Amino acid sequence: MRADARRNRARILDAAEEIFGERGPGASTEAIAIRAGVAIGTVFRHFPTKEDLLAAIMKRLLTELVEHGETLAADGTGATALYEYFGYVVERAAGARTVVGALRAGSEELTARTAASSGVDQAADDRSKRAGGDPLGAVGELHGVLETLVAKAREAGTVGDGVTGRDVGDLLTAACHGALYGEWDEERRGRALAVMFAGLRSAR
Amino acid sequence: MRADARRNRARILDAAEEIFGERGPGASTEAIAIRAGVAIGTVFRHFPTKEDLLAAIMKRLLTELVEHGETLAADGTGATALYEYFGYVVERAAGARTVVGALRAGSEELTARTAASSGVDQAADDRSKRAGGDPLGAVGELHGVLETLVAKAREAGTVGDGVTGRDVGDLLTAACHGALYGEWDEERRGRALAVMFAGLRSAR
DNA sequence: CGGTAAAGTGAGTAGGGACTCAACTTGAGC
DNA sequence: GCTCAAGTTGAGTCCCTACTCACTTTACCG
Repeated sequence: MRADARRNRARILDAAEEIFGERGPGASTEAIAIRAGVAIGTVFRHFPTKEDLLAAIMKRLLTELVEHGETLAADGTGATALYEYFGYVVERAAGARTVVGALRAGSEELTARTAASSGVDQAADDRSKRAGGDPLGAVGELHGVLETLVAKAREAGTVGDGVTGRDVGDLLTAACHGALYGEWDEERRGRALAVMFAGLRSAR
Repeated sequence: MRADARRNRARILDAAEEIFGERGPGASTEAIAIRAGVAIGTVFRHFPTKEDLLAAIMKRLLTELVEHGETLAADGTGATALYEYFGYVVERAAGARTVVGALRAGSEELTARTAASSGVDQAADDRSKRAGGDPLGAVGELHGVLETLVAKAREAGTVGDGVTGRDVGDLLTAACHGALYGEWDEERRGRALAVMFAGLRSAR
């Protein structure tokens, strides 16, 4: 890959993350091209469809989250790593709505048009799959990280016996959405997480 | 108002709730007209813009939620009414994504186009306000109901002392979004709520 | 029963956005 | 430097969707 191509690809990804973060996944591809300082044709050369672009951003973000989680699992103390990680992901999601938005409203909104025109009511699963719902298994990896962190917390006795990795994943989904769409400031986010953490510690 | 007008208005609202529920707020107004069995002009006669339609649905749903909450606050036992209500709202939101969707992605997606074309990055608050973010104070009323229920739960000792109505509202927002976009089945919803409830009971 | 204003109709308008492509530019291997 | 494939460009195409309006139909009042 030529140097300018690699540079432009990165610029487009950065711009897309910003623009989608500001305006949601309905933002126009042209706006992204302008922010990236390239022509619209260049965006489409790198990402043939808008969904490909969304999927690429998601993959990058999820990869980063997974890596951070693996670091925490390896280095941190098992007693608190789970909670640190939970807080980190929610904070990250609150800032970059694409983490959550791409995965969710993204695929929905973007395919609503297609679904409507074809006259078919497509299942939500179908939609998120087509939109790169789990690009290269990144979501699966994230769940793996959560399982590891839960196991460590259980050893340390800082999480209730009945709590599974999936439970934590579900709460995490909820918290990310809440932070994003409830427009929580730092204080509210802290209070909401405190309640969830209390629940995770005391759940039977 | 003429009888046929009243009937059509109700049909359009029902159809809109269904269609938006299935396809998200990006669904076309025409699809709603077809489902309602009226011409597209009729939809626009009753609701001059798409956002008016979204706001009308939201208002109807929120009003129903508030009424149910008031009934529970008056009739139920203070010890459990808060938790019953919380579960009820989440269940309702999981079924009718408009409760959540209209309030949130709705206004965002729909105005993304406008914002993009005007070149202005509008604040999210602005957006939700224009889209009828709080039609006739219904959201405020819902918070009032939560405050009442929390007060009763505190009397009964079934909620931690430090928990405020706003905290519960924030958790509720998170849970509704989680149920909707995490695609929780009944079991997962139950488990997630159980953890949140444990947290609410034990929060200092 | 008219009469009439309210309501309904749906083809048409305007505008935006995803995506294309033929002409042009440039990085890098020789 | 020269070459040329890889990369960029942006005006243009096509389609979709919110919204309009001149005309038709209908509820309801006396």
